[in-house]
Amino acid sequence: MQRSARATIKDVAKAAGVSPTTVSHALNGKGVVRRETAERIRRVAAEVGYRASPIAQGLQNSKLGLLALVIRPLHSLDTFLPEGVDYFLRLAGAASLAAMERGYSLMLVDDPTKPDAPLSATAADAYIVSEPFADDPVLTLLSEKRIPFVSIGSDPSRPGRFVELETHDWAEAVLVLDHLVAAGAQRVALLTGSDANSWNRESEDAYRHWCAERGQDPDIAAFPEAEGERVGDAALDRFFGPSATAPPDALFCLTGRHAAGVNSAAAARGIRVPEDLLLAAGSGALQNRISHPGVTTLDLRPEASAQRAVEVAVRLAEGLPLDLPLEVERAVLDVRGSTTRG
Amino acid sequence: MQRSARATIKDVAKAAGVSPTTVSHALNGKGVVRRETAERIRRVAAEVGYRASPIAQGLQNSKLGLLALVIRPLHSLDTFLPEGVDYFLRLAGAASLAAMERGYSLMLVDDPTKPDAPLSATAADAYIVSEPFADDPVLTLLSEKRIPFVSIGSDPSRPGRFVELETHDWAEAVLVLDHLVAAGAQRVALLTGSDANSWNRESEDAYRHWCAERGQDPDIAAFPEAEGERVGDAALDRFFGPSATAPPDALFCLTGRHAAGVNSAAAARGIRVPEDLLLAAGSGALQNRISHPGVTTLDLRPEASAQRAVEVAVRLAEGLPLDLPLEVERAVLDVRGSTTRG
DNA sequence: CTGAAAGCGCTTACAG
DNA sequence: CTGAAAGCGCTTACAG
Repeated sequence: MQRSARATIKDVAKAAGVSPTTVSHALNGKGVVRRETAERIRRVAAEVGYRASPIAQGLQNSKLGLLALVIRPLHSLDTFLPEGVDYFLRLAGAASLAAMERGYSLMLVDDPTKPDAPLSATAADAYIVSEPFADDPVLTLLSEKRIPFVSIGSDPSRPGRFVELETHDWAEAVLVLDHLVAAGAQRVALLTGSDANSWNRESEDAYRHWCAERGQDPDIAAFPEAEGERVGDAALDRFFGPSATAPPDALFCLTGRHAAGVNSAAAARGIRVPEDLLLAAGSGALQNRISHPGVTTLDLRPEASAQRAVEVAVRLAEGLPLDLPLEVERAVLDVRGSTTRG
Repeated sequence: MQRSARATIKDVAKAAGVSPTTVSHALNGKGVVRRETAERIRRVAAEVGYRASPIAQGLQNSKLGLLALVIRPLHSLDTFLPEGVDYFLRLAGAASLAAMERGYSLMLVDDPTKPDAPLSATAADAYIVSEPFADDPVLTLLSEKRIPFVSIGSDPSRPGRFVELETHDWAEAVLVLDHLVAAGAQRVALLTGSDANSWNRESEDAYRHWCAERGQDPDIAAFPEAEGERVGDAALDRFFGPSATAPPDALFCLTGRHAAGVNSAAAARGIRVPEDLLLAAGSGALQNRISHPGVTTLDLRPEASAQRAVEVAVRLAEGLPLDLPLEVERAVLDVRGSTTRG
């Protein structure tokens, strides 16, 4: 029968008839140990299946060299795959590379506030939290445990309270809205998500403000992010159904998947994009690029945000001053067929 | 002046005039502590900037709940971004999610054999190594430290020696080659990479064998993976230049970026794809999908490999038996314009 | 060349 | 309600 517990350095010492000190020396090539002794120790260690505990080894240094990335909207999505939402995949990939370049590893962590979260979920030297929710418990937990963190986008109910990378949601929404008008829109509606994050909030606020300035009535519908492309028909019913007064001739969808759903649902019911309906998305993905017509999207440059976030996280982990601009790059508008008439 | 070392539980205890035990109780809500004492302790802890060391806390449990992914070819690439090689990004994303579902975090780790690798680089409960090189030092290190690991693809010089997920490189190469012939190819050349991994090795072996069976001379060129799209002209010179005898009418590129480079270089010099040259790639990405013409590629299904690898890694970490098929899903051929004549 | 002892920063019975 | 003591699995001066 196997012993269920892992063999420790003591077990090896006992089995080899030496002291733990000597085992440590032999296995790590430190100190001076007679060749034969060292060899015997290595053999015994292999026999009992000994593996040094990195945790115990780390106790003296007390620094793991580990960053964590928590992508809050992940659980509002039913997939993490590239076709759906490549923003987060690009963010995670770029963050991992940036961490490596600075001598850190980066892990993707599930909600660390879960009661059964693994130890690793709270073991990182610093955290990056992407798009926190309102009153986000993750931020609360990290802050209570005094674990350093930086968020990308702010907690909408506690803006400026923690270290955060400022995004340009408002300006970016206006960029899209103005583009739609330049493309010929008379009446722009907004399709937002149901997550309570700063992206949705700010964009909606910007839209309302923009409408007020133009003297247009805001026309807003919210659908869950998790519904993805499936919202297409419901959204069209909402905006063009019998109960709809004054249907829009342009639609700004905050998520790429919603836009993709609208795009294909429109085709199915004979609403021509862009002739009858101009369509733009706030955060696009591959599918918006290869659809017919292609959908105009914002490229939020997750790679740049990731780099900056990692830079900040490393400085926090090392107790260095944050003398850098705490903001992300501005998004770029990728204009495609859905807003290009004639 | 700030004390450079982090405050410990002792510091808090001293400052609050209590014992470390009481601090531990108060901060973790364990045991029984008078309200006021607990509050004072929390206040003092905040003042001195105390944060419990997750490493010390983990000593008793001795399990981090952490998986590591090492993508070996990462350093042969000059970018990790989706346009270049989305295989690894998809692999990493899917592996992270699969890990979360099983209560683990997953970190992307740089070469753990580097002398200045952070502690985290060797602290995972189990490792996944994607596409190891020949005599890969990472596998050697993990095996010596008795850290459990599974590789996706085998170490070409030590196949079957460790726990590995079998890939179907050979069969997949034949799938592409036969497809090229079915699409009208008479003479198929191979453009491989310079990394010594099983993907390149197996595919080349399969190609040679396939040629032998058909009585064709193998025509092979190798270019570094890191060159990416830039190999286009050099590759065409190699196959169609003055020194080339019997130019091919079809080219199988093992990497998508090489294929993309060939595709655009061919257009530039008036070689028509697919009319003059049939083109297929072994591992494609977005760019092969949206180029003109689109390039026929193998979809290696990294999501499925990731899931399986995580499953195996978790079992290894927990000491469970490996009663599952140790292989990845077969790739699917995405046929596009580059191999569709007329 | 080898090992007893102290210590890394916590937690957890257990005694008071 | 509070704390002394032992222990988690290692490493590292230091003494022999």
